Amino acid sequence: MGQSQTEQALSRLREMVFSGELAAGSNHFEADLADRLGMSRTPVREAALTMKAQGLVDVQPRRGVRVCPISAEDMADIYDVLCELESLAAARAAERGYTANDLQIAQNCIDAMDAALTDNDRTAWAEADDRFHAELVRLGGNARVIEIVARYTDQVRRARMMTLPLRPLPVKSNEDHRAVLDAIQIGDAARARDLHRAHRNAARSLLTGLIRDLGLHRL
Amino acid sequence: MGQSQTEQALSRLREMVFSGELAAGSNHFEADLADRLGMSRTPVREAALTMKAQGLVDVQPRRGVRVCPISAEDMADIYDVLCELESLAAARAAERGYTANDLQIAQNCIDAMDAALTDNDRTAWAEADDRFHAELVRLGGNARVIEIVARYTDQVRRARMMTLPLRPLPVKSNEDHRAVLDAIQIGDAARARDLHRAHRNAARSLLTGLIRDLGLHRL
DNA sequence: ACCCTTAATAACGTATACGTTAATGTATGC
DNA sequence: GCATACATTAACGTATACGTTATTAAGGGT
Repeated sequence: MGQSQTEQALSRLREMVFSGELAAGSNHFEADLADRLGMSRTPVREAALTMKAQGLVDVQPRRGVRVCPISAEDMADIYDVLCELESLAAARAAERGYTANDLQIAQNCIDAMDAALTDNDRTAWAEADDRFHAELVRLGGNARVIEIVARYTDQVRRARMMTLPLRPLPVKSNEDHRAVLDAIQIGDAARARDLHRAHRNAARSLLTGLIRDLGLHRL
Repeated sequence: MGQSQTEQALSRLREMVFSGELAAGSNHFEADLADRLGMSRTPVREAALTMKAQGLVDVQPRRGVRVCPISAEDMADIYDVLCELESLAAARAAERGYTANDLQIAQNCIDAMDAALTDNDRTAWAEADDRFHAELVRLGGNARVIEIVARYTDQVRRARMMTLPLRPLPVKSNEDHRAVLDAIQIGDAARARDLHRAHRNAARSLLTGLIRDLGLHRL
């Protein structure tokens, strides 16, 4: 048997939020969403409640489900969190003494990013970048860090996709990734942490600056 | 007008989890909980779903709502997160140039901890300690950090209360707090960060060691 | 014309009903 | 005696019904 209606509602609503089909800041009644998804209000309500706990939507009486917009300040706050926790993960990964084989998935992500760069395919690059960061965090071995990074990555996913074509080609980013992975491989935790922190700080400045400069106040 | 049934269910169930009235690892059917709370299954279900998203319980078909136990590894993971994010908050707070007046609440918490120590009142100490950490994080000014620290503090709340009488009197802890607050007041972000990180690392070692040594594998 | 009162509406919060399904116990065949 | 098939049960998942309440619109008074 497949998944429950609630699970379906959750994954479909998440997709609708990420893709922008439900625009940032827009409101949607439970009954409407239930109709669109072909189910009753109950599973929609439960999914909305979960998404509220994940910080993706607000739920207000008689205003429906509201897709949380991301401001430049939100972006800065979230990248601060990602910066700290991912660089912690990098340090922990370095301490774990992984073999080259253990790091193969991360290596593949980097290769995919390189390939995407030469193809000038930003979407493929962003996808591989996402996978690299998730894998790095997984290698850190802290279940809570994995959770948090996944949640806050989701919160900025839509905003990041929208700014993707506005950013310079992320050539430096790929070098950063390689350096971090090297530090992990040779077991230099402090170096892995510092390199990754610098990498994320750069991303933070770039994105918040972009949002601010272009007046994209509510993504 | 009071709060909704769902909100009541949420706060009462949270209280039952924190106090241990619902023991770690125990299972509870929705219908039973609904009876105990004097309401129907619907609001209980919604509250349980929210608590699941907060990592306080698991919800499994035909096994009911299960209170998540905390292992030594969980404790270590969570303190790693708290360590990073609270010390980030300390650094950010230092950068903000707060006046002595702005830091009054934190100062009051430290004083309360001192008083609790001379009274040998561990419960009062723990409560003031909680408030100090929450205030520190608030001073950091990052809404996401505030959220995360609150959530993971909740996850270890019950376990921390249970180990409270087993710990040595936290004299050093009060000195640490003072030093961190001093660093914030003089605007030394790096020092505030490092001091707080050391403080949290000590707490981490103490608690995980305690759990491991006493064989308290599932708190 | 504007404001205040009031009625209509619609979305929600919650109770309830009911079909589904997994777990348990029982009976039957080997 | 053991395993397997079947019946029973109980908890859940989901639809639905309904009372509550905020919002909107209308109407009347100033």
